[in-house]
Parts: sequence; structure tokens; C-alpha cells
Amino acid sequence: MPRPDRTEERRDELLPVVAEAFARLGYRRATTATLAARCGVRENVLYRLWPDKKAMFLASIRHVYDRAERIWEERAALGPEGSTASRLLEYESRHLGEFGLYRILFTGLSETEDPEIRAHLRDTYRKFQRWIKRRIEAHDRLRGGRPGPEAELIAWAMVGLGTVANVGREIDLFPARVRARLIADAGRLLLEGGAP
Amino acid sequence: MPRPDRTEERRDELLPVVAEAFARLGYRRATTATLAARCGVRENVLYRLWPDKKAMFLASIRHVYDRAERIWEERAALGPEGSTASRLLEYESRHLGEFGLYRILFTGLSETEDPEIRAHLRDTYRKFQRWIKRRIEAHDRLRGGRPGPEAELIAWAMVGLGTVANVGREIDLFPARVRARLIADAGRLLLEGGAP
DNA sequence: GAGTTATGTAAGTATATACTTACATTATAC
DNA sequence: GTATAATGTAAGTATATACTTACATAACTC
Repeated sequence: MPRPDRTEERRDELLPVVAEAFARLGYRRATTATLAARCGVRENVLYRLWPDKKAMFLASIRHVYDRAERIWEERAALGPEGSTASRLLEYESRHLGEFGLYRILFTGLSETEDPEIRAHLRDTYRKFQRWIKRRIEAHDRLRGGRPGPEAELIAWAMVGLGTVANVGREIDLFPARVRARLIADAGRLLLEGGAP
Repeated sequence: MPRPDRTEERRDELLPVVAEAFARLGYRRATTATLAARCGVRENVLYRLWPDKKAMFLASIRHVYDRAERIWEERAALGPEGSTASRLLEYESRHLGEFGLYRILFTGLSETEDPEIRAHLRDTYRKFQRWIKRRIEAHDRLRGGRPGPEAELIAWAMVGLGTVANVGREIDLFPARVRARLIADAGRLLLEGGAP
């Protein structure tokens, strides 16, 4: 009898490394050679786990999103539901984008001509926004109706806020202090709709 | 005597085409071959106008930003100073990112390991934010103090709003109607600080 | 231990891509 | 018209990159 197939486990081991490389380098610059090197294996090992580079990238996006969401869920569970939204804002203002979610979504945006990548990005952005939206709605239910645009739009604006904050960190647009206030203050304005 | 040097004029003729290609395809996918083809010339003609591909890209960023700013200035000049900010919001909600500014900045973000590109992106984002900030301040002066975060932060949040709106258009995250409301409603909330 | 298949190693291939070179052609000043 | 340098054409080069193939080795079941 042959030795057992550990393909599944091997994928789970290597995917975080691959995802990190994609997030750091971007889709194009993360060559299969560098991916393999970072994993400490040869290229063909990766090709036994995924059919091609694109599949590695799509799996990476999924992985990074799932991990980020898991962390948020954990943070959310730490306090009462109604304050989840503001606590996450506070949390994000400190640990901004440390899961590489923004980064990997960004690099994907240069590949939007590929329909599969495009569809995958769309799904992920939508999941992201829906997650935020649900927290805003919970916040509204407990705090009373929020004046101003509905949660749908505010959630998208929050995605934008996180995005610019991450770009800012990426290329040193502003000091960390400004970044934290950006998330916290502008975020609160969006969340509370200008109410005191 | 030799024929006169038209290098300068040639650059001005080809730069819009090159910039468009970079904005559409991204830095990596815009190969020198495609750039030349779109310009209707051979590659070496481009290399006589710019030392390398990176220089073409940097010039393109400059070009796209300058053109976008010129358009905004024209729109701004159409009405009283204090309402410039809201009029531009309204304008942007309609003609969103038609100058490719967001697009070309985005593609550049995958190349931030190159110090020159990084510095150039930083400069451009800052110019962009400062321009918006000045309009917000003018708006504040005429409408009376705005409650909430200072113009500095709001201007960055606006950049984020524009960014997410453009990403949304790029990969069909939401229908055009939602996009317009996103810019208009969330934009107004940021601008007015929740005041009626 | 033998048979079987997963796993690792090393090298190879076809293509794409940034950039160059050699040379013919053209437009201008005199 | 002619000298001169700019401009256009065509091909070439060195390298990088996604993906493959051939083969040795290791681990598991019986």
C-alpha cells in the first residue's frame, strides 16, 4: 500500500506563506520561483497542490479574508453587540490591516481583466462590506436610528476609509497618529451620522 | 544644418496615449510592446523619449494628475467659492474617475517597493488630498465652522470615498445609482459633519 | 521486507519582456 | 543640392517567468 495522501495538510501549511508573499509583493512580482523559495520547496511542489499560479492567488485571497474575519469575530465577541462597531473601529485604528487583506485585494485590482480574479475580488469585497454593514445595523438597533445615509452606504464608506488608511501606511502618506485619528474620528462620524 | 528637435512635442503627443495604457492595464501588464503599439510607433521611439519604462510611468502619473486637477479647477471656477466642495461632490458622483487618476495610482501601489515610484505616488496622493482640503476649508469659512474632525482628516476620508467608489465601478461592486449616492450622501455627511 | 505511491530534487522548455543596435529615410539650414 | 542630425524600421539580446519532465528517495500497508 502506498503512503497516505497529505496533499490537503500540505496546502494548509503552505497557503499562509503563499498568501503572505502575494500580499507583500503583489500578483505579478510574486513569481512562482519566489513563492516556492519562501515555502522552502521547489516550484513543482506548489504545482502539485494547485493547478496554476492563479489558483494559488485565489486561494490566498480566500485565506486572508477568512483569517481577518475570524479575528474580527473574536474581537466582536469581547463586548456587547451594540458597541461592536465602535470597538472594531478602535481596534482597527491600532492594528490596521495587519492581516494583509487590503494589500492582497489591492494587488488583485491590477488583474481585473481576468474574469475569475475579478469575480473573486467582487465576492470578497462584498462579503467584507456585508460584514461591516451588519455591525452598523446592530449598532443602530441599540443606539436608536442613525441620521444620514443608510448602513449600506456607510459600510462602503468604511471600506474606503480602511483602504485609504492602508494606502497611507503603505507609502507613508501621514504619521501613525493621523492614521489612527482618521479611522477613529472619521469612522465615528460615519457611524454616528453626526449625532453627539 | 540638421532638422529641428521635436522631442518635446513628441512626448506631449504620446504621453496621453501611454498614460491611458498604464491606467487601463496597470504597470506590469502595460508592456513596452503594447505601449508602442498603442502609440503607433516602435519601441525604440519611446526609448528615445524616456530613458526607461519607469520614467514613462512616472510621467504618466504626473500627466493624469495634472489633467484631473485642471478639470476640477474649471468646475470649481463655475460657481461661488464656498459651494465648490459640494458642487465637486455632485460632479464626481456623475463623472467618477473619468481621468483615470484612481486607476493609475492603484496600479502603482503594486510597485511600492521601488523607491522612486513610491515617492511619486506619495507626492501625488498628498497633492490630491491638499487640493480637497483647501476646498473643504473654503467651504467651512463660508458656512461657519464644521463640527467633527478637522479638514485634514475629512480630506483623506474623501480620498477613500473616491477610491472605494472607483474600485466599485471597476469590478461592479454595486450599481451606478448606489455609487452616485455613495459619493453624494456619504460625501455630504463628511463635508457637513452631520449638521443639517 | 516488498510493493506502491507520495514527495523531493534538478534540470529543462517555450515564451514574454525590457531594452539595444544597425541601418535606411527624412526634413531642415545653408 | 548637400551636409547633418532627427526620425522611422526591423531585427536582435539577455533575462525572467510560468510551467513541465525525469528521476531518485521516502514512507506507508500488508
